[in-house]
Amino acid sequence: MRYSYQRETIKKVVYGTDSHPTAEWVFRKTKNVIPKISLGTVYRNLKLLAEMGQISVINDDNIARYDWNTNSHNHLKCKQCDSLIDVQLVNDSLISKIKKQFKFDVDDVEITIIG
Amino acid sequence: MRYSYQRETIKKVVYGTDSHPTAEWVFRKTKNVIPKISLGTVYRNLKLLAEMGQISVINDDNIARYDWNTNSHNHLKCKQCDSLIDVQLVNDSLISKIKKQFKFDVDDVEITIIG
DNA sequence: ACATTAATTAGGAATTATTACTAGTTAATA
DNA sequence: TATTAACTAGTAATAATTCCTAATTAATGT
Repeated sequence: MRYSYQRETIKKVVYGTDSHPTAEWVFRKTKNVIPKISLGTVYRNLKLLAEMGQISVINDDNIARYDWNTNSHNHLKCKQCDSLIDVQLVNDSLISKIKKQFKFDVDDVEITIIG
Repeated sequence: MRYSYQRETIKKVVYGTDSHPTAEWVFRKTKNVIPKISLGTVYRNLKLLAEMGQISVINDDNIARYDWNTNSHNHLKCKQCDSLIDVQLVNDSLISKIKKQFKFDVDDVEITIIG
């Protein structure tokens, strides 16, 4: 993986917000720094960053959102303002319960509270 | 809401599987019964059925899946076979906890276990 | 420093999932 | 049976994302 100014800038943009931005939003913000950046580059690097585990992907109603917080955490989704808010539910016991209950190798538990 | 043979058939198709099918899958199955049905009709009626609360929508990795089971339940997502399996986790206590913890009018709690 | 090279980019085309539009069809009602 | 508003098929349009390609650039060896 070679260094890329574009990728570093995209990473900083994602790390600079708690708003769980979409690719489009990241693209617009990154354009303020690198006006000639293309949308394809943003998508490609968001995917790469996710694969490297440096950011995580949330898929919210058929549109991908990105999050610098790669620790296991959960989201509140507000129907009124259409925003996602980070929350930490104590779910270690839940996870261990699931692992016992099913013969299933659990990688992640996604919990989104909608209201 | 007027009766429609197309809508009834689509509903039966969704009710006839536990596979959480996509719109495309429902379209193909419904075509076996109504060969001239169009994809737009399938999408429109899936949306209508969901609005009427007769089916529910799961959004899995940026593609909508449909489920006849409208009761609150959870999913196991298998990374290997890319399927969704229904599970019922006892999460009433979790929900009531969230309701107390946050001043948030909880409509639904989506839990997907990935592995 | 300079050449080599393989990763990366910009820009645009292509793809996929979904919604919108429209003229014709059909279920409900009188 | 005529009326009418809801519904459909077929297709065009849109939105999110991925793919393609020639040009650019970071890393490496000389």
